[in-house]
Amino acid sequence: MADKIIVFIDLEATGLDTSQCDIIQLAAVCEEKVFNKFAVPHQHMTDSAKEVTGFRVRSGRLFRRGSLVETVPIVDLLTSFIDFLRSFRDPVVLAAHSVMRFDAPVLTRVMKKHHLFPQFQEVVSGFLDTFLLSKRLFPNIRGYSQVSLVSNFLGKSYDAHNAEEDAKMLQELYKVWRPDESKVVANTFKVNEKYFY
DNA sequence: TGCCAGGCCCTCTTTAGGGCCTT
Repeated sequence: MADKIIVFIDLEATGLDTSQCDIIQLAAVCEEKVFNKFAVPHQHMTDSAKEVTGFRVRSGRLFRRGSLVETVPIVDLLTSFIDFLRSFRDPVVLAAHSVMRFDAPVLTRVMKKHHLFPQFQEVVSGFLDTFLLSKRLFPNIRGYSQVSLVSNFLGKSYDAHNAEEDAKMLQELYKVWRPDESKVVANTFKVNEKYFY
């Protein structure tokens, strides 16, 4: 585990229902390497997702806080993400905040839907849940949301719910935490489609 | 138009309820 490459990811979606939401933005960060792409969702966004993410779809185009966003078809987003992950020397660990609750089920379902799960499985060895990890590392702090953790450990606020910024902040947090390998392993989970559906 | 999740964890628990965390 110590030599595993960890790629920090975040995704924005049309809602919180992992069984049906669409991906709007997917970002990944590993050191200086950055992946960040957007897709126009086909599902309606929930009101809370609109409010939280700032995304809107008008006339088949994606806007964030009023600005037009460049998008790609969802299949292109997924295949280019797999290509990005394939650029690392070994299968990587994908780390995200509450990854087991949200990002992993969504990614797994959408990859399967587009018949890309076998390729995804080739380049990803596991999921590291930084929410669960932070609770184990710091059992007595007040809140474990990513915004709270960034405020507490990095002393700053940021553009939360922009997936690229979220992924970058998560990488910064991890570098400050320097978690023991045992705790990282305890909060890393295998990639398995049967975990979710 | 109105619909809007769910598994884990904690405790004032276990014959359960509520808050957290992700969008």
